[in-house]
Amino acid sequence: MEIENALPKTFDSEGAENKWYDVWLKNQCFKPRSGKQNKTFTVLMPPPNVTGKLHMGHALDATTQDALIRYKRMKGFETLWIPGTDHAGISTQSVVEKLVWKQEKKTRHDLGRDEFVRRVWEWKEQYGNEIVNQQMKMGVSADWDYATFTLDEIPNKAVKKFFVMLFNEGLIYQSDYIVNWDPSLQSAISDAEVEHKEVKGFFYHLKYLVKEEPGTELIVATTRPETIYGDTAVAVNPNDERFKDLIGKTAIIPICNREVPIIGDEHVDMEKGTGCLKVTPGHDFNDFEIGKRNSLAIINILNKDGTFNTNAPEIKGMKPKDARAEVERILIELDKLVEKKEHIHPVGHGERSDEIIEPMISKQWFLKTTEMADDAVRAVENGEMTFYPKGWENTYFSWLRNPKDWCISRQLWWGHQIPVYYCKNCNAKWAAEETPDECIECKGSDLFQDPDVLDTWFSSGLWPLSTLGWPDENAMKAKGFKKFYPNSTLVTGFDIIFFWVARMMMMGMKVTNKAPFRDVYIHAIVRDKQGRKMSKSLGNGIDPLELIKQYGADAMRFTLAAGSGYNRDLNLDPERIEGYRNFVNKLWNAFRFIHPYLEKAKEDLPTKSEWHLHDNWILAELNTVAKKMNESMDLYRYDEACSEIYQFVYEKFCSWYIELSKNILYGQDEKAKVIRATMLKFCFRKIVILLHPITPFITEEIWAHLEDGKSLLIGQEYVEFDPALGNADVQILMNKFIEVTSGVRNIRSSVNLKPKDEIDVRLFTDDPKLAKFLYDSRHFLKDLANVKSGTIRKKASSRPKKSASLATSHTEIFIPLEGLIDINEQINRIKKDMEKTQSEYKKVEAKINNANFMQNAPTEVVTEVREKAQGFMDKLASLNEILSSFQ
RNA sequence: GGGCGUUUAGCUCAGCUGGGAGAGCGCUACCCUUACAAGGUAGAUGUCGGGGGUUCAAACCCCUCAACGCCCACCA
Repeated sequence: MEIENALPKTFDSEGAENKWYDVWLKNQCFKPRSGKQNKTFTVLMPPPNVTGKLHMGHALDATTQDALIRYKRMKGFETLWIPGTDHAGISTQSVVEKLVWKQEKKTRHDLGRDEFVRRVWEWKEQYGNEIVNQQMKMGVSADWDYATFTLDEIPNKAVKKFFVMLFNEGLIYQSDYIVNWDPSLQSAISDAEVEHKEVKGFFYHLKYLVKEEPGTELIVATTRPETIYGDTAVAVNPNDERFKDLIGKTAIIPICNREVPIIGDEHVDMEKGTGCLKVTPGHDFNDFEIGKRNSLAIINILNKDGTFNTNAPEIKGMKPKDARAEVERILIELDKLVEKKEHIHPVGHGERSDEIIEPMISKQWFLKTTEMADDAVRAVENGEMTFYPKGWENTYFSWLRNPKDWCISRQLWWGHQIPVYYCKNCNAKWAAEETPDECIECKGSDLFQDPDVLDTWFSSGLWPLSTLGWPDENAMKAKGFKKFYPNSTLVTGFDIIFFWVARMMMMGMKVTNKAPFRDVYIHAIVRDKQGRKMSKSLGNGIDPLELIKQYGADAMRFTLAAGSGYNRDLNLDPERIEGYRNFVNKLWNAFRFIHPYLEKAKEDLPTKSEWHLHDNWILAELNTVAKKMNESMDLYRYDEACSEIYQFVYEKFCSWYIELSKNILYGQDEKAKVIRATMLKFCFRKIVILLHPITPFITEEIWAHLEDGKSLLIGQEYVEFDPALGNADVQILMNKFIEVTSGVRNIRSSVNLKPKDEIDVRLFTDDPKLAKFLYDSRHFLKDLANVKSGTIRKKASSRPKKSASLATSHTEIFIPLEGLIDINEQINRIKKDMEKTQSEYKKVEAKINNANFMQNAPTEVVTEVREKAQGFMDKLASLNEILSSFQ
């Protein structure tokens, strides 16, 4: 027979998700509102790329931040979560380039810059918000009115203002310098965007002649023979006895027969290769430095697309791979190739394009970061900003303590164009925030702007400022810059500590002298079950939207939160999501149980004198959980918070408190019914409040039933520790009761009693408080273990013979079943337990007998050990009694 | 080459400033008991990577070795 229940048996996650997100939006629940803390709490969302599709990394980002934001909001902080999207220069440009090519067979050059940029904007308007809609699916409670796009007017102003400021300070300069050139993008990229990969290549040993000493040959080792066209020296270590005498003489480069000096330079490693290094200052970072030290000429042998130019006549127009083969052929023909052997070496690849990076000289804009990096380091050293977990500060330091000038110009069209202007008439060059009409020098009007755009991270670095309106005063006022800057916590992944965190620190401090945030919580990287990175090529990616569809957003959020602590990897096993989906459903069904009794429940708790011991207990447990959850959330230990509430809901609340409530709710005592219904409702309120930051949808749904739709959960006060609710005595007694109940069930199971078989139980304990508790709870024992009758006596009393039995440290349990059970099996069971207890007792006994322990250990520990020893002794005595009852 | 991290039950992981080895999933047995079979009850499972050391006491602190992973630097 099933009780009629208005609620469905399983929780409808999709329905709740759609319903509540709209309600929250309509009620402006995500807007900052001053609360009892009288403080603000600001989080800046790492802006996803407009080209992005939601992946598990975003899902984790969203979950950890949203849980934090909801938690702080409920704690009474004036809470602001600022969302936004990033224009993602390279990636967006190439998406649109490909699209234009596919649809019209035109390149961006065919369209021209203005038209192409217009097309990108068009694309952005149409598709760039997809990821935002996906974030909403997960319950992201950001204030969308603050949503900012990195190319919006304010960020653009910020970029210009900052650029001009630093340009005028002399921190931004233009220089011919060797940069990482990406031939497929035909743009420079920064050091941080280069990824080194192990590549199988060859080590070539080449023969160079020495002009002054006919007959002497130098053997030069190289992995790139095709670059000999750019060689302007041969270098040896000045301390190398083998070649000392050759320094100052002249080497003749094979094929092109150029004469170059033989120089001595400390950089050359005598052990590596042959000890002779060909120097190509135009296409190698180290060689560039050697060239500077020795005033060597620089020869550029590459075109922008990575093919060879006329400086390398034999391989002109070829790509590096073909060129190498051709050069190798010629070398063999000229008998200059001495040796060629396999060699695995790291080669730089473009992070986005995955193309081999060619070091090349070109004119680029650089930002001197030395001082800014210093300040950024100091802010963490002196605690103005703190990393959670702390270990990540090492990564941060290692980058910022060894700062290199940052190449900020990109040869792209999509992005913030560099605000530098040139006069065609007098060659003047200056930076300006507003587009100038005339030359600052000659007043001429034939001007043009630098065609390059800025590195995407340049605008991202200003994100904490520009999202709050900087540098526009009206916008700053409207957005509350003063109130919300600096931000409270930044949540992000460790992969962008250099790219983003370090740059925001440098730039934010440069402008405001304050670190842009107090805490940086670095979350894990989501990997597959086996710990592999999720990637398209492996096909092991998990789509968060699929998970939401299948298990619900709450279950996915709980899974991600439960996996987020101070770990650096989060290996996601889909089975875990199923487990937490079950948890969400468990909560739903617990609520279904109390739902019919809600009408009986009073608004306020009854006076304490009317509380049942079980009420006392559950409130004390709930209180403990609230305390731990607050502590965990404050330290970004989502994993701990989740495990606390999970444990409480499943074990304490559902398995015991609800089970213990059935007797009352199904009974005739109307007053007791009202009290229990009130208690259950009270507990449920607290539970959904505690859970709401992690699983917002189901909790809001339940809240609507609890409160009859009169209020929204999202705006409720979080549960804090309440010293008045603590009750250690009851918790101890209840734990003993649970132990006894489980003991009875254990015995039942060991003698294969069916659940329907009623039993008689004899309990023996010398603890009078416990005896009373057990007596008061006798009806409950009946419900929980189908006990028909029983007695509670002191241990001095005689035991029933040949019973199925069990002992705890405080109580002996006998179920008289003489003749129905296998005596030997029972005896064996008891003996096994004795052995186990004996060995445990021995451990503590050894401590007690150890004078050093008694002397040195803290008194609490000694007391604890003594109590344990007593417990084991009592249990052993009981087990002995049981054994003798079989005689 | 420099640095960081990981190694605990079959799997994924907790275990905080040292004080009787934990959770979830999986597994075994029994059970459709009136919230829930996406469930209940009971149960089994560990040389805490190896070796030293400090300590009355080590999964935890120190040294060392090993395996795996990540970051940085480096196209001889």
